[in-house]
Amino acid sequence: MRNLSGTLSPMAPTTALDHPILTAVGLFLEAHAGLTRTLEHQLDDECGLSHQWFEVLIRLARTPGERLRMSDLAAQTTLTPSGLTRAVDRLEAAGLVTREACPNDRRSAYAVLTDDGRARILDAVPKHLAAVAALMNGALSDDELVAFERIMRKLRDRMNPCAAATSTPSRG
Amino acid sequence: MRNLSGTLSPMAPTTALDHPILTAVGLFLEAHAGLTRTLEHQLDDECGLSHQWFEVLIRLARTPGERLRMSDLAAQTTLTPSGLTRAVDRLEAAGLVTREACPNDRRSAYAVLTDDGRARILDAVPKHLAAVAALMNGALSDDELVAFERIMRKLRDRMNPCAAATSTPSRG
DNA sequence: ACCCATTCCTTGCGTGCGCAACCTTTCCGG
DNA sequence: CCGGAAAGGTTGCGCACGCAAGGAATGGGT
Repeated sequence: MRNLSGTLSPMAPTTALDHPILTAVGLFLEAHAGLTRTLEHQLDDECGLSHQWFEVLIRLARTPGERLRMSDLAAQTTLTPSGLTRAVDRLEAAGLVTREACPNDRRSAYAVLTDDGRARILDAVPKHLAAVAALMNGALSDDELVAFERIMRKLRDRMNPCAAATSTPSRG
Repeated sequence: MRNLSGTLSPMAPTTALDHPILTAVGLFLEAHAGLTRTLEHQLDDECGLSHQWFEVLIRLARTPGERLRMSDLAAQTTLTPSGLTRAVDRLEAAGLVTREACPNDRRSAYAVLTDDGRARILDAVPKHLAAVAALMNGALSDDELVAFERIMRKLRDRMNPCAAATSTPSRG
């Protein structure tokens, strides 16, 4: 339990401006910014997809019927409902997804992958994967890579509990 | 070296849609989104600061003369030069920072913390720290916390090498 | 049968960002 | 001393997001 109170003493009276936990969070944010910046450019250059599009498409592609309710998609993509509406608008205009009515609940709408959308994401994934691999390769040891996923999963579950239930269907 | 090529075999021909590395990256992104969402709200509610403002102010406060060149600030805050210009515009309008000319190089401009700015960030840090601690507390073990910082530092250095030189002055 | 709370999605509005283009200043080679 | 390249910073433009409000549909209580 001296996790945050002992090791990181939250009430250093002098100045906590360089408190370890702030450093850790700062590093996290910088790593994220660098990663997304790089991946965004890679995806745009090689596949003509924004990272947001990629996230939506791959989640649809992973789902059995290649369809997902708007709100479920929103929960998984770290987008608000309104943001997702706009994103799906653009994806629909680009012909990569379609909206379909939900038979049981006429409030809901499905976002469904089109043939073009499937082709697009299946083409993009290997390229993206290679780019991520190139970016990460050598940065972490095997052990660290394992720890990374475990820690990220724990943090995700803590930070965004809604997504935990549906986001990683193929993994415990 | 079987980091990414062995363990994560980048060319599984079936479908790599749920490739471990994509899962890891996805978790990373979700964790980040949840964290920033929470912290953004906390900072806004309790301190009336956006996270971006907080980042700028704390970095200025950490610096010896409480001043930093615009471009250095941009490199540290994961903002582009243009984004930083706008941010400093708003901070200046709010009276929290001032622009000051650089005596040596008339192209450069310093962003300098004002008294109000210093008071604001010194008030915000403990609250923010407490919120982060509450959010993280119990999510990770001591070992994981240590690993987290080490991994994040490595990733940051890999993803955003420019920031590594100046971002954490008080730490190796 | 009715009504009210809730859920799901969509729009109006404002905000903040990145990119590319621009101007100024500095640097460096000739 | 001069001229082009590079660095530092600022703007025009467009885009994407979140919030709050709105409209349609569902469910539960009476």
